Amino acid sequence: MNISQAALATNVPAKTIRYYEEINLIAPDRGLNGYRSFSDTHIHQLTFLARARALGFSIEDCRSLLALWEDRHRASGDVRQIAQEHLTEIETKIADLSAMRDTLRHLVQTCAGDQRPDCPILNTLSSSD
Amino acid sequence: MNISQAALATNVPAKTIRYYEEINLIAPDRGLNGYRSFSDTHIHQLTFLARARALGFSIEDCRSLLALWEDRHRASGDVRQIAQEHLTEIETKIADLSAMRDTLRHLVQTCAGDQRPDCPILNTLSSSD
DNA sequence: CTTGACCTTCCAGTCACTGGAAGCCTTATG
DNA sequence: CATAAGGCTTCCAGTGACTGGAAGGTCAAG
Repeated sequence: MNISQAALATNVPAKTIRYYEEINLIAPDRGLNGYRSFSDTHIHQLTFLARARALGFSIEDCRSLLALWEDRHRASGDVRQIAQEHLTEIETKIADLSAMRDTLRHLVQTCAGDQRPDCPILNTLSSSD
Repeated sequence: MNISQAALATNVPAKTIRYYEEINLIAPDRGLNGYRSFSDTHIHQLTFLARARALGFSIEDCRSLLALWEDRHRASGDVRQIAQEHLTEIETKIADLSAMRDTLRHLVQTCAGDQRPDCPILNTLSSSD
């Protein structure tokens, strides 16, 4: 399987697959012509990576998860810890973004949004409160 | 006012202030010795930038907002549009992160997290559902 | 045999900083 | 007045996770 087939099969862009190889996340075989060759195992790995990335895991988290996935003797506690820490990060981000959203929503509602120059959004950004 | 005083007064790191100058976001004066010199206006601009950045506006948004702030004839509608678009982005991010959070929370709860190798988190990442 | 699609590598750019090195300037102390 | 510490300058490089593009090799069809 060539790289474009692999990209199609996994929804991971060819560019990204090459990047994953460059950072030693995956190691596809090579044909005599120098083309990358993807086996079912590689496709599984890419699918795994795509799912983990979609859940917001960092590349380094993905590297760990992939290693644990391939280690038949792993303890599920190791995986759980990575997931738990990531979950906490996500919850923090949501809290930060929610605070921003509340402030912005209030500002947008307060702002007339017309041709007049008076604007509560700018007032808030520049006031010394 | 030297750069470290400005940094202290605005909670914007000196490194970041230099970066803001480099990308033409602010234009502090220069003393005879080549040192940057910050007036009250520059301090206000930096404070404005810090607030806008804290609300998650991109640098380019900040550039626009700063220009609008300094334009006495601006229409508040221009500002409101930038804020509204940013608000929508934030809401999208929150929705994405919330979906991740729900999935992860479920996985973490399902995972025993002990010494056994069976792990629903990895199963989910690798299954073909 | 040529065309066009695919593959390769390498370089550069993204965003918003951040760290560090090399070297000039200022201030305090002996 | 010399020196040492600290602040200031510029420039270069790195972060994370790709993404775009150029230059050139390979392959299948007509």
